[in-house]
Amino acid sequence: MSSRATIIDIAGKAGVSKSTVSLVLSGSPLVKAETRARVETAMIDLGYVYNRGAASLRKARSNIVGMVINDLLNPFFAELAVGIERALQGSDYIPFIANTGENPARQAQVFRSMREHGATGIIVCPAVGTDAEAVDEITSGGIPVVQAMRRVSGANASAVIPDNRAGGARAVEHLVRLGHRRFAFLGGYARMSAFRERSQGLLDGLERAGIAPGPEVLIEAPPTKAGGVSALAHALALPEPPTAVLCFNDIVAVGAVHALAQRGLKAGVDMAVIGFDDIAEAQHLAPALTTVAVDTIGLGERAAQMLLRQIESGHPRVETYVGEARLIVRESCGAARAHASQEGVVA
Amino acid sequence: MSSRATIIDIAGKAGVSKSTVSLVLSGSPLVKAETRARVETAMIDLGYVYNRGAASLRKARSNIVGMVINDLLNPFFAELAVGIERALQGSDYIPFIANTGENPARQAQVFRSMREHGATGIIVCPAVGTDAEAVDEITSGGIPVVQAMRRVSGANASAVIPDNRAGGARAVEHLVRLGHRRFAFLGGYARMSAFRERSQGLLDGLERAGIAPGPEVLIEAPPTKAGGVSALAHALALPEPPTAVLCFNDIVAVGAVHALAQRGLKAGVDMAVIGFDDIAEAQHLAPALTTVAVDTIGLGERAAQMLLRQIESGHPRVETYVGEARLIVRESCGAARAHASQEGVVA
DNA sequence: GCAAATCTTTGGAACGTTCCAAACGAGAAC
DNA sequence: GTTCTCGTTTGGAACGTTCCAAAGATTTGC
Repeated sequence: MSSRATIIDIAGKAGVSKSTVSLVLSGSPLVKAETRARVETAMIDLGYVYNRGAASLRKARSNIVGMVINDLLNPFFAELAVGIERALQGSDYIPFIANTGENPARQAQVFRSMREHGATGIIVCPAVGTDAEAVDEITSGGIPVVQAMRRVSGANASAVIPDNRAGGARAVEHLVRLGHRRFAFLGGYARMSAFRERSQGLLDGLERAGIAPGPEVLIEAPPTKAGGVSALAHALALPEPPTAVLCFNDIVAVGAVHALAQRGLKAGVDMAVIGFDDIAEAQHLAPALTTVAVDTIGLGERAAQMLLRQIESGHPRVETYVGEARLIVRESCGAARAHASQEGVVA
Repeated sequence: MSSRATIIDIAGKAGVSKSTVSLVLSGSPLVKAETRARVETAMIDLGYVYNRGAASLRKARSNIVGMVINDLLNPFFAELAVGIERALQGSDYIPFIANTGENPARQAQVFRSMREHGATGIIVCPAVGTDAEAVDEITSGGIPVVQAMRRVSGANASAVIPDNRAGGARAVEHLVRLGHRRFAFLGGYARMSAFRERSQGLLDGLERAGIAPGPEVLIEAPPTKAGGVSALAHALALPEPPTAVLCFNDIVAVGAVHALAQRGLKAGVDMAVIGFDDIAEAQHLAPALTTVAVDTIGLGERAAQMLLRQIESGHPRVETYVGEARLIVRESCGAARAHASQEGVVA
């Protein structure tokens, strides 16, 4: 009871050699059905649990794949994690999730731990401020890595990301059609890859519409609700405040909407607000949030598949998958109101 | 490069024996400072990574603690997970999270995997439908288990849970003070421990107020937004519809509010709605959700501490911690409106 | 009935670590 | 000079598994 039963214990109980037990364990067709049955009942009787540590010591490969997530409290990343996990069901690998809380030091710790446990592959949503070396160290150790949603610039690893830039442009296009001319991009930091891509999308959209961006289009702030509140305050304080804002993500948008409400203003009426990510609750907010959907779950599955492929094919090539970003028009951009005064709008 | 460097490789490079390297690894004070330094640079040079599988093979104890969570997409449980993880920082243990998606079969798989990897302890938010045996099998294998937020009835394991019953009663008390007489409890299933406790709290509250519960107070439904929508529809279709509803959790409450809105009704005006859990976005909903807060993060930390204590003390006793449940009055219960017509209300 | 062919089963050597008992080196004490 | 002691270091035997070569059964062919 105190110390676990080993393969040798079952061998004894079943009257065979440990090699045979091992064969049974690995589902080998070599062993006779009757023997297999005897061994299996012995395993149940003794409450045998497989010792993967010992096994991978010999095999030099475990069945762990690590998922290193920057922020599980952000439903966006939680959805991603679940998408990944779902795609890993049925494979021989079992995913262990670790949360880094956007802290590179913690992330380094987690990376180390996963390597120490012999992880076969790692999917990572890198924490802000991750340096390329932290990632390369893993890949050069022979462990395939897939970055999801974010990428560390300079890192030599595969990635699965949404087309942030096109998504941003699409949002602006829509706003321009609704008649807006003064814009701002709220929240996030320039050192986040998603910030650069999404805001660049906004600039692309402006350029295409022949609108010169104001002096302070990009307003950096924490990618949180509080960040959204402060960024919106900042925007309103500008000499020429924007009439429409594209937010770094939905959480920031929630903050922006909140900040408007505090001032007696309403998103979709007094200011157009568009988010990014399309988290599940975006549609339950009031007003329902117009946002750029990135197919979070789908990207998660894609990342898992990519990782599995890289694991199978001994020597993985670095590849990148860019998923589509679609604008989901709801209420917070004022499309409903505009709808009455202008003609119908299709995203 | 291909195969990892071992303790013996560094021993060779540093000109010492493998035993000495092992000593350095474990931070023993026996080894001379100079030797330690030589070994350490050798480790860096060779890019050594510790092989925990091999180590725990000898030591029979790994540093993994497992967190088995029923639904990471529910922000409530995500918060719990993060609370736990936070409390585990700084300890020698590293937490691996797995999501069961409320699926007992999947959960069994995860349990097995964690035992196979030699987890030192497990914190579990049991999936609905978990049987006591699934939990007992682990504890009787000598691995301490702490249940969090939910408990499997009959299972012989410690638990950290909120005082659901008192919380439910407190919510009803408040609603009664606002003048409500007809109630319903929406969402969840009677086989969930939290459902039984929370709805019992509602019944307690009614009894204390001398109100006889109607024939269909408890309306079961999935503990999801969709469940909230359908449960509310069911409630409205009753011959004598309730004027106030207590929801199984905040997600259900979101569904209920949504369902009201679809009918042109407003929570807090046409019907009082109270949620449970106080997830982060409860305060950003419109109307802001009145709810019973259970100090999610705090309970998570508590669970982690309890587990660590059980791990340290060789043979763990089964203990239960019950945390406080506080009513947070916001808008969805109509307190604001009542405030104008009646006297001030304190929860 | 015997050799060949086919199924099954098996001992023993790894794998990378920890731990123990024992050895070593250098002063200290005699 | 010998013996003790103390501070360091070290070989070798585990730990529970997999894998290999080879041995034992059993069947087949003649």
